[in-house]
Amino acid sequence: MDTIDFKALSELMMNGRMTWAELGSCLGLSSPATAERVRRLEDQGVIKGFTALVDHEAVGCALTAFVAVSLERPEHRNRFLQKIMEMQEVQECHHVAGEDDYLLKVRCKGTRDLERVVSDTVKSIPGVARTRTTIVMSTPKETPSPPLFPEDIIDATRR
Amino acid sequence: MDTIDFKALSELMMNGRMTWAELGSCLGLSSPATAERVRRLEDQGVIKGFTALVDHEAVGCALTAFVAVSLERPEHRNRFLQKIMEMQEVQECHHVAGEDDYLLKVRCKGTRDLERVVSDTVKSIPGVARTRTTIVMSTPKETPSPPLFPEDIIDATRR
DNA sequence: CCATTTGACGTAATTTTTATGGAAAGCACG
DNA sequence: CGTGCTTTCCATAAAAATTACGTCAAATGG
Repeated sequence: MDTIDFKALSELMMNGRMTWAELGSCLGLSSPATAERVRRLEDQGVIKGFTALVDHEAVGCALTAFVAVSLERPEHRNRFLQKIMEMQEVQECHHVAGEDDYLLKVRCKGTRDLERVVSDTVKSIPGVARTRTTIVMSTPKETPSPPLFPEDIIDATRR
Repeated sequence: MDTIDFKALSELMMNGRMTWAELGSCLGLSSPATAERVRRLEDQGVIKGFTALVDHEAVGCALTAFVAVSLERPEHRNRFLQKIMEMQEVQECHHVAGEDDYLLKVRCKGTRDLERVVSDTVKSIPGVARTRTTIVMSTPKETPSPPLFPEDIIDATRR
């Protein structure tokens, strides 16, 4: 991981379908060298994949909510996670420190679906003690990729 | 938006760099027709863009946290949002209903950075009354794109 | 009911991009 | 100073994207 890889990530985060030639000229490399670097980043798992960013409202997913979940006992974890993985509407599942055990980001069509997801599905999972749902009214900012700190990466290289 | 567009979204969510020919064969279309459809989805804003999914840990962003923010008065909103937009570490900012006003998803290198972001930066924004930070220990699930409900889309077409 | 228009698609030709193989430059190591 | 390894570039062949153009079907309008 050097500065060039970094710039590559940054560019590919902004436009994941740019050609290697385009990216190469940003990087000061030829297209084969660029393709090779990106392939390596994928192999290393730095790049987990490429995806289209879909507007959730445009596909009828108008409602976003955060659902905090408390589990009765740790034994229920695996079963809980397994269920969560199967649920399309759960976009994120974080194991958190603090009052609750898990924080879910749920996206669905509307309140009716939310009711189904939270009251029926989540609460029916064995071990779920309680849930606390927070409705999202608007989302002024949402970026899928982590911030990039080039300076740190240079340091990381020096390891 | 018809069933084909839907399948296209679904495929492009899984692999954002697939060729139009590949996608076309999934869709039963030729590559020009495929490219045209995808271009239209972009124009309509259904596809907001294409991006590389970067592993945050691989780039030194090891810490994820949710920060709930309460604002004193609504007048502070614009200034607050403006500041939030400038902060790389804030990956998401949701305006929420309930006890708090905003819920931020923050990603940074470690606790030291979190301290800087929350205690120094966020709390120094005028109007921020209080914050409540929840540390993420692990993230079993995280998908950037919304769930797709083909059946609803077919209905939408019938409008 | 038929002619015309419009939109979407496929095929083929052209251009661009990617993949591949081979050679040279840089670098660590002995 | 040479050896082996890595990374790069260049050239060429293969593949993909783009463009142009003709066809078809559904919608439009007389």
